[in-house]
Amino acid sequence: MPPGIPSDIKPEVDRILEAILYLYTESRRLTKELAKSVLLTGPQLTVLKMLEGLGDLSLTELSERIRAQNSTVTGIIDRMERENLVVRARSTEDRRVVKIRLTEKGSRIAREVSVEPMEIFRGALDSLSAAEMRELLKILTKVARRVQSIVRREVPGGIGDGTSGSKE
Amino acid sequence: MPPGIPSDIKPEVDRILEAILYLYTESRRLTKELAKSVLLTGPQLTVLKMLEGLGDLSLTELSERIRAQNSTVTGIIDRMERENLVVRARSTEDRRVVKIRLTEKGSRIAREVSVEPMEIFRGALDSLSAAEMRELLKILTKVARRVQSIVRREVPGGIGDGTSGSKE
DNA sequence: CTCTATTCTTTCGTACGCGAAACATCTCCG
DNA sequence: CGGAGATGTTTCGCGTACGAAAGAATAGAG
Repeated sequence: MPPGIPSDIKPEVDRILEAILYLYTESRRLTKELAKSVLLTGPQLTVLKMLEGLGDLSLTELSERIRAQNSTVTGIIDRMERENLVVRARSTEDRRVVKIRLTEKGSRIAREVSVEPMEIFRGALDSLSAAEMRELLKILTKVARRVQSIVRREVPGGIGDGTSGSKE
Repeated sequence: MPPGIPSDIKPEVDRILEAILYLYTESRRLTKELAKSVLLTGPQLTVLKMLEGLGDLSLTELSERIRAQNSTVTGIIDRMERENLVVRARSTEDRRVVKIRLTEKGSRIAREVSVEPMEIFRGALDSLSAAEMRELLKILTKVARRVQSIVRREVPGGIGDGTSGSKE
């Protein structure tokens, strides 16, 4: 689907799934590309901008915000620390907690990248009319709720799975 | 957003992005869970069902369908071959090509898993009315097209990036 | 037919990403 | 106070995921 969004005779459901898949994977690619311009990876840029916007965060706070496991974020921070982008500082109130803080270099790079991750999609969504926007949100919310209720009943199945298959 | 789909005062755009993100990540998780019931990983199950449905495929055909790089699929097939789920067979017409074929064991497991990946989402989307479905597709397509046109002009930015940041 | 460009796959190095287990510290119950 | 359980972080092992480069085979130009 990347090259052209084919509008064949596929049932609408499949095309909706493809569109969601496309939007997601494209967004990943774009953040990665943006990050590359300052020699970072996608997740590293996301962390950098998050620290810039919100100030010091603990590792757990960070992992919640980027929706990843602590063990994943530990690795990301390890590599960012190695590159002198951030430092770890043990919290004084609770010595279990590690605060992640931007270094000078980290702040400088964060300032260099003025475009927030998500800006493109914000721009694309802005092309919708207010009514369309409301409608889209309404429908997506409905779908998400329905997925949740199915999930709670322990029924399996899925569209993505990390590789994202377009079946036909 | 996973636990509850909060409907706070966030601008609609952010909530739409979150909904898309939620649907995508949830689908990954679900396929993974389904795969676990037959001791496979998500991508491996996806490949298995794809081969079951479409017959033998070359590595490149496979990687196009699951939207991954060849080098990624090589690794997945390596591990599946190690588990006797598939075999590699050099094509006779074009000896550069490797055909991936299900083994007996692979076919058996594919049959065991009756639920196609995507079934849950199909079910969730089926809860929409025909009109809502058409509307959703129309709007998503519009957004996707808009993203494409922006991308073509080389402007960077993104929502996901693999870690998925919910900014607030 | 031969040299070159192209196609298909693998290899290599790096970076996520997850779950389980190990550790450190804190909390709170008694 | 003391110890059990909770919380925060790291470690470990494994499986994607990508891009660049290497290697094998085919196709095309001349």
